[in-house]
Amino acid sequence: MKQDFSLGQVEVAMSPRERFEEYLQSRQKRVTSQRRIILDQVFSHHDHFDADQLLAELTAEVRARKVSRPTVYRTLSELVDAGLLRSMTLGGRAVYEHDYGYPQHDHLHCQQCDRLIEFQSQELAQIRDAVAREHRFRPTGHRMIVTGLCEECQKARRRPTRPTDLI
Amino acid sequence: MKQDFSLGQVEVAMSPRERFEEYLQSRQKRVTSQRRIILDQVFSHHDHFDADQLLAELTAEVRARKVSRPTVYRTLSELVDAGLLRSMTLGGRAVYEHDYGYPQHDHLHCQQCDRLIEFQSQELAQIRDAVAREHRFRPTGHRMIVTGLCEECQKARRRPTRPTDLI
DNA sequence: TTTCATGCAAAATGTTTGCACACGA
DNA sequence: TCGTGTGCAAACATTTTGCATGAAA
Repeated sequence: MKQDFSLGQVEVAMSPRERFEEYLQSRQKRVTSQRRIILDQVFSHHDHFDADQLLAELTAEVRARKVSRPTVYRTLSELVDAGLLRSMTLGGRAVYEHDYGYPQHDHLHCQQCDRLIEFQSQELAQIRDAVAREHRFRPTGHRMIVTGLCEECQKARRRPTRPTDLI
Repeated sequence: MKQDFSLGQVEVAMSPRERFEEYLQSRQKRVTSQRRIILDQVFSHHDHFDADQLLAELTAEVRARKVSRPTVYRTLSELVDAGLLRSMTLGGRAVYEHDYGYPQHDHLHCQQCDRLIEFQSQELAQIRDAVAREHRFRPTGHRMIVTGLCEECQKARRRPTRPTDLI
């Protein structure tokens, strides 16, 4: 799951860390070292990731800051609750990405290489709202995923001699 | 998962059954009683369903035509392959719906009652293609799900005295 | 009569939970 | 101190698989 950090940023008053701590305090939850470690790792780079990848990054860290798998799952849920992350389901597993400080967008998903490419479309939200109005539906959000082949995989497919056929 | 059979139909040359048998024959697969039973059940009504629901419907049938769980899963995959069904993932499980003979559409998903409401939007496909072109992405399809509250659940929420609070 | 499909049980996958101990406030 | 969070192991839900038997072609 390679990244495609093409979009800008959104102005935010607090850092993710401040915001998370505020969220925790507002719920009588504690600021623990595990929660801090996970938050820092998650916001250390902009990318799409799943629980396993995050766990792998954490254990790969030199001064192996140990966080257990259940705690990773529990904290990811909290980060979504706190509005810091968004999640979507892709091929059976939950995939996360930054939400806080990052603009609303949707995805192109390459079915060959699994890459997620972000895109923004003003019209999409307009269509969403128009359709929702028609159905007297109150939208709280949406998710659009366009599946297909990214530029590179199209080239790779056209190439006559391809090494170890993918798929 | 209640139905919302609002869209029309698409002209098709063959019945689902004919089409499935053609698909099977083209792949040296066999027309078995289990495959027929599943196909008939799936196309006996227009609805969104998951593997468990289908299995329940099958065992609930009076003259209990028995099909095992693995066979249900295996056959659902074949029906998707054959272009008779489409699948999407919702809350961790695969949800299926008719594809063959049914127009392209997207969904409004009520987060309260879990209902799926279908809608069609010409512009959506146009936006999809425009965005894809911009990114030199070759789209093979897309999936858009708008989450929110359906009309009824909005009413229910506003009602001051509500019986056994949902969620 | 030769495959291919099925059912069973077991495995695999991804995620959640119960509980005793650890630790932040 | 007190109550929440953690890690562990086990449970969980959904889907997939190995294998012996059963049935299409």
